[in-house]
Amino acid sequence: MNSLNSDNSKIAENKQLKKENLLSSAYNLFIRKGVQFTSIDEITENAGVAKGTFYLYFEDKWDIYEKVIIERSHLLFEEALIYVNNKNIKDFKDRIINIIDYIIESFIKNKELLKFIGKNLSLGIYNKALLDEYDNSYTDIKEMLETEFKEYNKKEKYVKEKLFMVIELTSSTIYDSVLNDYPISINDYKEILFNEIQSIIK
Amino acid sequence: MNSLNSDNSKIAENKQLKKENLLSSAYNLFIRKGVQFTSIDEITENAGVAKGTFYLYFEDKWDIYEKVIIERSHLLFEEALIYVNNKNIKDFKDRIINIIDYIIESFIKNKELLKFIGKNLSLGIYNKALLDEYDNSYTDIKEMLETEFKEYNKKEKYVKEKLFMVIELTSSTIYDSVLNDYPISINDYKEILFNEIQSIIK
Amino acid sequence: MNSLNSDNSKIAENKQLKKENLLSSAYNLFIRKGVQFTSIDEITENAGVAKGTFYLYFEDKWDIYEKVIIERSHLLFEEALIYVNNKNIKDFKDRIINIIDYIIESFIKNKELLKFIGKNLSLGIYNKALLDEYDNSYTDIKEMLETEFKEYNKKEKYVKEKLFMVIELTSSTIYDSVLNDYPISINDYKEILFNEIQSIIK
Amino acid sequence: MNSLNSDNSKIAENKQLKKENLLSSAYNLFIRKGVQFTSIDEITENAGVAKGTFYLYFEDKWDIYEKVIIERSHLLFEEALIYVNNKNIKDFKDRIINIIDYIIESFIKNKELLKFIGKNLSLGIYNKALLDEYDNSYTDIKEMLETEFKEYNKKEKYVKEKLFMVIELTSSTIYDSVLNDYPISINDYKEILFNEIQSIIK
DNA sequence: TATGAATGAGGGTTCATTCAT
DNA sequence: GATGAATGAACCCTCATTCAT
Repeated sequence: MNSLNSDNSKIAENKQLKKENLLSSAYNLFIRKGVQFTSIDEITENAGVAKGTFYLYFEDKWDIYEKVIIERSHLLFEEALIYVNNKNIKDFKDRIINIIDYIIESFIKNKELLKFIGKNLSLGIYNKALLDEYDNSYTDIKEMLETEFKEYNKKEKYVKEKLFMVIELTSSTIYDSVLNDYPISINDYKEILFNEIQSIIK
Repeated sequence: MNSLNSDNSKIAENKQLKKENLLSSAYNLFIRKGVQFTSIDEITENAGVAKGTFYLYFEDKWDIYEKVIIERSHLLFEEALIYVNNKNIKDFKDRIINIIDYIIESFIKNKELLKFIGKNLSLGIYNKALLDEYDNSYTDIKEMLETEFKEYNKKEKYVKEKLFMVIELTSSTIYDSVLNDYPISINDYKEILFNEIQSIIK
Repeated sequence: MNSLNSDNSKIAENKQLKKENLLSSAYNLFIRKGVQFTSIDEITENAGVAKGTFYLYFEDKWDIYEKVIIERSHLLFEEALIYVNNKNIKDFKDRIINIIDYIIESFIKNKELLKFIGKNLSLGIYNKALLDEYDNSYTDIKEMLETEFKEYNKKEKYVKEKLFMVIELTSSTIYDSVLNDYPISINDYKEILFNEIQSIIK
Repeated sequence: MNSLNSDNSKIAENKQLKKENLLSSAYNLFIRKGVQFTSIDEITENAGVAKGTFYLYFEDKWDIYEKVIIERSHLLFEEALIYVNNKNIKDFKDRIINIIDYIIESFIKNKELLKFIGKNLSLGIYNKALLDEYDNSYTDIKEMLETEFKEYNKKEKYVKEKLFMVIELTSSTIYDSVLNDYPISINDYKEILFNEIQSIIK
């Protein structure tokens, strides 16, 4: 019985590994060549599994695409959170600004990542992940930020909505600024953006 | 000489017609089936021209896709401008709010259009260059709005940038609200958004 | 273990069969219609495999074209060798003359083959490398003839080169003679050619 | 009447010019990209004429291909002849060797030309040109060489044939030697080749 | 004669998906 | 579960040729 259990867990582990290989293989190809020009063939070859194996873990390319987006956006927020915690920043307004700043700096360092996540860096996608029977470890960050916001500004009626606006405003406007210096360079733009964000969360 | 000219203009007219047929055929298919699932075959068949003719006017599917996006989002701004002019709205703040409102209402009526234009609404007034190769009748909406903005708030340093922010904030946030009622319904969201816009343009 | 091996070999056999089907299908079409006017569509249909299967075995039409040329010209030398061996011809000079004669007669009987192989006859024994990736049963005809040549004329410095000249002279000159009787009929030309060959190998 | 004549001759000149433009445009493209990958579109564009104009002067691509081959081979022989005449070489054997040498050196300097003319550098093609109602200025060289040969070796029965062999042997064997140093370098090969040629013409 | 816009058959190639092993 | 050979529909695109001007 015991050996059976350990066998089972070993198999489960192995499956998880295959899935993760596929996800990271897909991620690497997506940011290098774009989703459009990445084939499932390449994803499986890069992951070291057979072509047919892909279909044991994902529906099709758009399925894995969505999962990769969620995984990578989550990772970014997680890193940003660790960063502000390590810097021991307490004030919510400062925390938000620093989280955004961390994310912007990540994109500046990795422009391919920005191109890939593009205008999909949104808390909205977490919601979708939550609604699906998806790994619910992804909802923690969003709820944590909402709770912090509520404590910071107790009269604020539109906590969810304003947080959403902050993220959307950031991701949609930095896109052109970082990639094309348009309408102004990202460093100049930061000043305007951070002012707006403070104004939104009051 | 005269006959030559009229011959040439007749040919040029015919070419313009073919190009417009292709653009509107592509538009109809794109919003009905999505770009991904629209083939050039279908675009040409729908436009009533031969397959090869497509390549006389466009590089490939992504070329016409870009042109259609720009054309349609520009059209939206043009309609919105006519709307506020007809309503005889003079105050710049009110003009902007009403332009945005007109656009949002258009998207509510035509959700496929929103899905298609997506978060690229800004292309409509920021990429005029790409279109006027073949149609220089385009009024420069962007410059007109900037001028109005400057007159409205003479101390504003960041005219261009703030206008850009308004448009990006709008297109990125209404997307989820209109299509998924997330984070709140579009009607509730309008109140928040319009407040933000007023705050941005002061 | 055994069943696994037999499975594998069965699959390998099947693959080899598919490849051979494609090669012989291509050969038949090439000599009937010319390379230019043979489509991959036809090759696969004729071979009884799906269109996509072609690309599992060959790069493109020029890849299979090369392989077919080499295969067929090699085959010709192989047959010629069997012929002179069966006739029990020992003298090297006579062996060469008879090999060439056998090949010329084959071309007279099958002019389409001559048109196809054209002036590339030497590929049959000079490009073995390209073929034996997948079929190492090929005897090295070239080395065998060189050895015979060396024994026949021990003082000869240019064994390789003269053999090459014999083959090239043959294939380049008989082409017009067989197909167009130019500059004279092939039967008359043989006399001159064989004299030259004897003179070359001394 | 006069003005009509001069008009006519001007038109005829113009036509000849167009034809020559097309021929040289085709030549340049053929040696740069290969016949296979040169389109009539490119030929006409390069020649500065309209697409349809091509069909006023040539049947199709293979027609112009043949004409270009003939033109360029002829040019090569012509240059070689001028070269031996300038060097005032009288002995036929030396003249032939020097003609061949000149041609080989031309190919070494312009390997693209060798690839293009390939194994088609033949007097045989002149014959075809002669048989067609083609410009008969192309037959002079061949007949001149035959006459010289006859005078040099009055007993020779196979004048035409041996001249043919010399050209064919040369063009087929230098091809690999110049382009691939195979089976030996062209400089080493020259020695063997020239010996063979002397032996052929006695 | 000369043009070049228009054609559309047909080419090569890709690739998601299946299924026997 | 895992494989990867095989499939074949569907794709984009080229290009020789035509013909109204």
